[in-house]
Amino acid sequence: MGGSIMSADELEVLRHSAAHVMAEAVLKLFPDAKFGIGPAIENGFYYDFDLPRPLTPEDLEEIKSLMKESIKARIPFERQEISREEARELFDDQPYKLELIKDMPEDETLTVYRHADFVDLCRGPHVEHTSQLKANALDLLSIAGAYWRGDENRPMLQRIYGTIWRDKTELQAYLEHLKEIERRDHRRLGQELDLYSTHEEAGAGLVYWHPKGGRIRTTIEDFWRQRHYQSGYELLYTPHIGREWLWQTSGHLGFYEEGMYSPLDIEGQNYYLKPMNCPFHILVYQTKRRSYRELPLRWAELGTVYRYERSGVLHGLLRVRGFTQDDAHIICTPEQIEGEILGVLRFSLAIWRDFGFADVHAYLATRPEKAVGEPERWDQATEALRTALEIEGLDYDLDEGGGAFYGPKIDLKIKDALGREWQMTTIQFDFNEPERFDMTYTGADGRDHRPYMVHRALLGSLERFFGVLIEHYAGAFPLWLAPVQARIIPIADRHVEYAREVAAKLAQANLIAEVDDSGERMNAKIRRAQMEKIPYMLVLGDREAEDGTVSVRLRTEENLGAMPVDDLIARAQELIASRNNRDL
RNA sequence: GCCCACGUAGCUCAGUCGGUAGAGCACAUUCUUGGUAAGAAUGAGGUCAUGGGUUCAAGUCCCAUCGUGGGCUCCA
Repeated sequence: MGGSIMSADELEVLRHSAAHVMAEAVLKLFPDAKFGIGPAIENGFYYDFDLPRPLTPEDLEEIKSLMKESIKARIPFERQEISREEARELFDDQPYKLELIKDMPEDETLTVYRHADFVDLCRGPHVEHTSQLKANALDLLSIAGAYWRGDENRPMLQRIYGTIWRDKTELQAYLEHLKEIERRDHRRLGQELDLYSTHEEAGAGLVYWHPKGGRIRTTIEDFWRQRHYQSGYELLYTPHIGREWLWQTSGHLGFYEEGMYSPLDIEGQNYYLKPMNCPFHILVYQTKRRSYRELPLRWAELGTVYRYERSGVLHGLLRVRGFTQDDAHIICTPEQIEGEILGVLRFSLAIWRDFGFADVHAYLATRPEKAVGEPERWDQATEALRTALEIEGLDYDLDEGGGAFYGPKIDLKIKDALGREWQMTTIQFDFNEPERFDMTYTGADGRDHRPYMVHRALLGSLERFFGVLIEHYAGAFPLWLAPVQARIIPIADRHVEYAREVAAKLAQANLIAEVDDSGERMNAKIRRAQMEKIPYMLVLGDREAEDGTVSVRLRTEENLGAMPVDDLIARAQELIASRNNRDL
């Protein structure tokens, strides 16, 4: 956000101070308020309060004006070092603060910051006085519930989110950014563009893809399959349910049961809906004796899985209960590991580029305290991951001890058009399941060996990916992904016949085109196509019918004028073949 | 799951103090046949999320359930 007279740290100080000023205002309104914590966060700040009654939006307005008064009054912030004794006395009636004091290391010097009637246990630093905050660069955004210390067994506090910037212009830019996020919201666009729906009567978190969403998904899947076959993968199809034995053997009933739905009783046997595809792929592996000569095996599947998610976390396409993973399992020898990981990483990056996401950040998560598998295998696997990242020259953050108990992993986060990061790809070793299923292959030495197994989901889930894709392109999909590529607009009824000829020609060329033969005027037809974000609007009147041309309007509002139908087809086919994500 | 808010026509939303439900868009019909973002008229469309309660009377007040939104936690 913008240039700076103030460094990022200073902005953080500003925000942290704003949190204190907000607490001061809340204290005025609720003298009995108990205070949690109030940090600066990305783009703003919050403070958690324990209050005698729920806050309302009107309270927010009131708090904001109290804050503005405080800012105007130029009240100094005073820092003071105090002993633990003094602190305990000072925060006598503040149970949350007392808890924080108790948890501080003995040798830590405690500091408090005081301004007006509000004192807070706080490391600081703060601005010198409240007038260093700009009243017109401040806004309070929302009220939310938040557990004390994020623990659902502790009391729920009321959190107020606010934002403050260096000046009014920056605030306005940020608020505009928030509006842009709202405009691009995939739930809104999903409905407006008729892409998908969910149905409360039929169950939350379950997605229905409409014809246009279906078109896009088909394009994504076709491309995905083609790329996988080209890159040495084979595709599997496996069932949606499996007997209890399978999930006990895999260990999912032990470590993942809370994510699984209750079993179905089939002739007295328990069957579970699959939350993951891996055990099924392993069964395919186990159908015969495997030799090192046939490794590596790369098996992919668009596998639809069902996972229990708590009702409160469901969110459009981004967080659902049933979704299709673009899953794959790579089974290989220790010698092949490094090459395979590099291959997966390159493959993933290439596909992200094809979808128009060039900005990718990696996270390498290593062995946690509690883990299964031999340490040498962990080391080799982690090194393979690290080496691949380094060869590719990819920026990565190290998440020491952040791996799953069954293996280290690389996660890829992609950045969208608004600069937001989304975790999509995961490349994950599994030392658990090969062991549990006793997977083996015969090596060159004639002995049995345990293969390495790597799970990877590239796009993650098709639903989630679709949601991100919608927001990234704001619903204006690149030509190759657009569910309708051309809307043919006859000016008067007498042009409908020619319009149909053009449509047939485009269909022959594998372009998705529709004729708008409604009784509307041309302007209305254009408007409708424009709102549907259709790439090409082909306007046909007497002149075009006469010359065998189409008059091409792009959704960017650029008017290309009349051109022969074949020219348009050539242009479109070229853009589609190259998966051009920018031009039309 | 928890806290708060919300749920009225296909969509976006009005609906005052409890007194027989409204607009715009979309849809249908008719007229209009128009050259790059809305031609006009007419019409149809609602068990006010669901269930219960209070009341002479409930879209409106109360309770429960389901769902949605903003968060907390977790994750694809």
